[in-house]
Amino acid sequence: MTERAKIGFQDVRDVVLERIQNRVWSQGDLLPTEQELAEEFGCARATVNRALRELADRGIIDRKRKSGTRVAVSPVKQAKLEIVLTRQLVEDRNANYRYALVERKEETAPGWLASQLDLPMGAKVLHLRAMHYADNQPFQYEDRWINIAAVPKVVDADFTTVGPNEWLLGEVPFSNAELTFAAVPADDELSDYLACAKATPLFQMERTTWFRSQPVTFVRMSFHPGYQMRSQY
Amino acid sequence: MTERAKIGFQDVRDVVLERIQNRVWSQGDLLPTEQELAEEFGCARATVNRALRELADRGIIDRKRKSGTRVAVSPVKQAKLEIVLTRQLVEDRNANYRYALVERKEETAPGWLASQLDLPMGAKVLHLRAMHYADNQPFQYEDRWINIAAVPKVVDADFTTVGPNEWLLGEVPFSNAELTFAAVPADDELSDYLACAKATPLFQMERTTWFRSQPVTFVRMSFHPGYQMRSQY
DNA sequence: TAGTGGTCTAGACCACTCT
DNA sequence: GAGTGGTCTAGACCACTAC
Repeated sequence: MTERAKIGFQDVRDVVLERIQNRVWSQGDLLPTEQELAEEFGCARATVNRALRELADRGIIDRKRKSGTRVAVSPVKQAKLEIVLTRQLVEDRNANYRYALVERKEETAPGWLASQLDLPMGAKVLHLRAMHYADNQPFQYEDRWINIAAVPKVVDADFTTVGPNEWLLGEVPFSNAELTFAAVPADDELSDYLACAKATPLFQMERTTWFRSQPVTFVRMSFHPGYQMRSQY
Repeated sequence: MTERAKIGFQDVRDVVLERIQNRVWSQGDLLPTEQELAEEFGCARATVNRALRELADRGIIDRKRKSGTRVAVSPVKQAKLEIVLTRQLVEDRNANYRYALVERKEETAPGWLASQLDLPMGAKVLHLRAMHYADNQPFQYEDRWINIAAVPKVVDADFTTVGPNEWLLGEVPFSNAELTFAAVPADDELSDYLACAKATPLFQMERTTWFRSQPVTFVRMSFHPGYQMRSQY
C-alpha cells in the first residue's frame, strides 16, 4: 500500500512552514495557489485554505486576492502576553497570596483621569488603593479608579476581602484594554508599601479598560523590585 | 421581503459574543450545540463551527467534545505584543533613526550565557554591543551574543551599517523566542550610553531566540529613560 | 476582466469523553 | 454507547484587485 493517511490541514500547514524555513520559498516569493497546493497534497482546497489562513494569522505569509500568497518579507513577531490575576501570578510561584485594601474613596475624577478615560466633567469614580502580598512579602501595589457610571454596583462592593480585579472580572468579564509598561522610580509611597529604597526601579503596568466603548477602569500596578514579566512567541 | 442577507460566520460570532456580554449566557453556562445554532441562524454547521472556534481561540468560550460549549469561567486575557525592529519603533515616532556599532568581538561563551542558551562548553559566540538613536537622542542600548555554530555566516557580517537584529531577520526569519521584561537601574555603562544619571530606572527587554530547537542569540535591550511599551487586547 | 483568495453549503466520518 | 465537537470534501458563488 502506497496509501498515506489522509492529509489534514495541520499537515499542510506544517509542510508549508517547513518549506518556508528551508527557503524552498524565500521571503517575498509567491506560493502556489490554493488549487495547486490542494492537488499536490491530494486534499480539498478548503483544507489548504485553513492551513494557509493559520500561517497568515501568525504573520508568516501575506495573502491577497488576485495577487496570491507570498512569504512575508518582514514577519511580524507577535508575542502572546497572558494577563492574569495577581492572585494567580503569586500562586503560580507557589507562594501564599494575601490581599489588603489600603483605601477606598468615592471622588470626582481628577482632570488627568477624566482625560485618560474620556469621562465627562465631574464624573464620579471610586478610587481604590490596595496591596498584594506573596508569602507576606510585598508583591504589587495597586492604584485603581473605577467609573461608577459604568458599573453602578461598585458602590455596594466593599473590596476588603475580594480585590477589585477579581470583582470586576465577575461583573465585566469581556472587556477590552490598553496596556502600557514602563520602568519608574519608587516614590515615597511606593518605597513605603513595597519595602524598598526611594528611587528603586520598579516595573509598572498601566491598564485602561473599556466595555462596549464605555470606559470602565484605569489601574496602575507597581511590582516589587526585581519583578520580571515573561512572554514568548 | 423578510429575507435577510446571508448569515456569515462573523455574524454568528458577533451575535454569540453579544449574548455572552449581555449575560443571555453567563459564565459557565452551556451554549446550544452547533447544530441548534446552525438551525437558529439558518446556516451550515461549519459556519457556526468557525464562529465558535474563533471565540474559543480568544478564550471567550471553552469547547469539549461530548460536553458541549460553555462560556469561559475565567477568561484568559491575551494581549498581543508586536515585536518590531528598533528601527521601526523609532520611525513610527516620526524620528530619524541612526544605528552605531560599539563593539564586535568573537569570544568563548561565558558560563552564564552558555547556561542561558544551553550551549556546550567552550562554544564560540560573537558579542556585539550597539546603540540605536532617535533624532540623535539615545534610544536603546543593545548587548547581544550570537551562537556562531547556529549562524556560521555571522563571522563575515560586519554590522557597521546594518544592525544585528535586521541581519538576523534576513538569515533566520522564522524563529521562536522567549522574552522577559524588567525595570533595572542604569549602571555606569548604561548611564553613559543612554545619557542619564546612574541608577536611573530603565525598561529592559531580554530575548532568547531559537531556530528549530537550536539556540541562536540572546539579546538585552535597554531603553532610554521614560520609554513605554504599549499593547492591547 | 480574469485570477485569486474568502466564504458558505450539505453531507460525511472521525475522535474524544461523559454516563 | 451515544452525543458533541473536529475535520474533510466537492462544489459553488462572491469580493477584491492586478492587469
